[in-house]
Amino acid sequence: MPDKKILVVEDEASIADIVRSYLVREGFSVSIAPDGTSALRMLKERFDLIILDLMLPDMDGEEICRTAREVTDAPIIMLTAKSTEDDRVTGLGLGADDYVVKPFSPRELVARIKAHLRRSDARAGSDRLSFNSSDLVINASSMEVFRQGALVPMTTTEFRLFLGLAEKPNMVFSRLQLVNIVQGYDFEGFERVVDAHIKNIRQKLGDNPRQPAYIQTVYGSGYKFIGTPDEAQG
Amino acid sequence: MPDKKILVVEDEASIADIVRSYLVREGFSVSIAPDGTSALRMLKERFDLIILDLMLPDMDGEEICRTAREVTDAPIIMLTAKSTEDDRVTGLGLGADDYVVKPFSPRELVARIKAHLRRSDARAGSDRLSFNSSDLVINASSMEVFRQGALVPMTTTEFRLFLGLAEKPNMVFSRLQLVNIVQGYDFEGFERVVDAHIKNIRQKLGDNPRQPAYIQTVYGSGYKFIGTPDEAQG
DNA sequence: AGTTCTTTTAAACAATGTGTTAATAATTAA
DNA sequence: TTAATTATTAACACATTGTTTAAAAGAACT
Repeated sequence: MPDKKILVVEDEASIADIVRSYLVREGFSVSIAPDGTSALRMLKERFDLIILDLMLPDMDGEEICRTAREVTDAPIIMLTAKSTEDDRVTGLGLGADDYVVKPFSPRELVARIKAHLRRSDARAGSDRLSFNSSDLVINASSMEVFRQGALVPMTTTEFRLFLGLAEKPNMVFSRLQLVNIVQGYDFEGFERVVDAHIKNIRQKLGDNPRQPAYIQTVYGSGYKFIGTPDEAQG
Repeated sequence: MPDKKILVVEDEASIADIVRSYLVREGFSVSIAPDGTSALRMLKERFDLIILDLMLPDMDGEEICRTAREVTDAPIIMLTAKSTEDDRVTGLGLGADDYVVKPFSPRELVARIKAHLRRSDARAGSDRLSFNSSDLVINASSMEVFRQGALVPMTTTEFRLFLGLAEKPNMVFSRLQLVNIVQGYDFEGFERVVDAHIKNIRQKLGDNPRQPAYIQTVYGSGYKFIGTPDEAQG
């Protein structure tokens, strides 16, 4: 499970360094935020897991936890010297997935990280999505879309948008949600960008908005993907 | 998050009892297996989470963990007196999701259980309401309503209104409340818009105001949804 | 720097839904 | 029963929302 991005929010440089060295050795890509402000800034990137020290110079760790939960679904492991039962219970209640008390064993931390990532991976599932008896195949890692076996060239934005929709067939996404899938969580511009991209994707797929096979407009709400997932592997 | 089934695999009756009492108090349904043999037998049922003592009279806990992983995807929390770093690292490596060392705080255990179940729930995405033995099914994320298996097309406004009513069966909503469900909380116009939407929804559902099956008028007050929710999943 | 490709913005047009109205029917109270 | 209140229904105009086109702005590449 290499290539996973982990954010370590920790003000004590010595601890941050130890954690980093262990994680790098396991093949993870590690970013370090020394305080809450930079943590929240960095969360505009997407991370696969977050390690969060509760005692930070500028901000309440619990506040960060709550805010982080609004923009990411990644597992959060709280890492802290606060060791009372109450601390642990409220920490877990805040949306954290795990609670590790200092001083901690780096090896155990790594083991816990792997356990959480194993879950996330299982959830994210396969790299290859197939619909309507292989009529449509989307390959996430190669960023390729095939319709009836033929490659449909898409731009990066188009692909992200389309993949985002196809990962949850039938679920209605608002334009704001779709913009957030494509970009970071702080887009300022016009929501209607989405319309333009959808139009281009439809054109490339030969999809008619009136009688769509792939992307359906939900008047007043947004768009949904309507392909039928094939069983297991296509 | 009630109605969750938890399996506790623990040979010491005193500990099993404590755990059970805490879990029952939280509304969970608890089963206890005093040894590995019975644990594997009981795993033919489906559980939402498994608490597994590693020291059992008849069988190696690690073996149980591996076997359990083959038949269920439920989170496994290891509960054990083995507290060395190696124990914990290998335990988590075996497919367990968490590792709690005895003596443990029951409250923390409950908090950890909830954290894991929260994840499982998010994955399952139980946003589906079912009434009158699946006569009526409402799916929130796809914004679809099915009556006797047939899709009932609704506009966004109609869907929001109907979902708002159905989320609290039997509760009377005033027209103002309903308008606020559909729009922001600053609607200026005429409350009777609701009547129009209700009429359209009823028409689409084939519901007669005189003898309604779904939406009942409460003369002088507003409307209520009168379907009977099905247990768990429909 | 210049060129090409991608993304965003803007505006015009088309489609659809919503809120309003007004007439009718039902319910409640006197 | 009658009058007053409240709900139902259908029709319609307007406003909202979606689509498409074209062009400007921005990135990426040579």
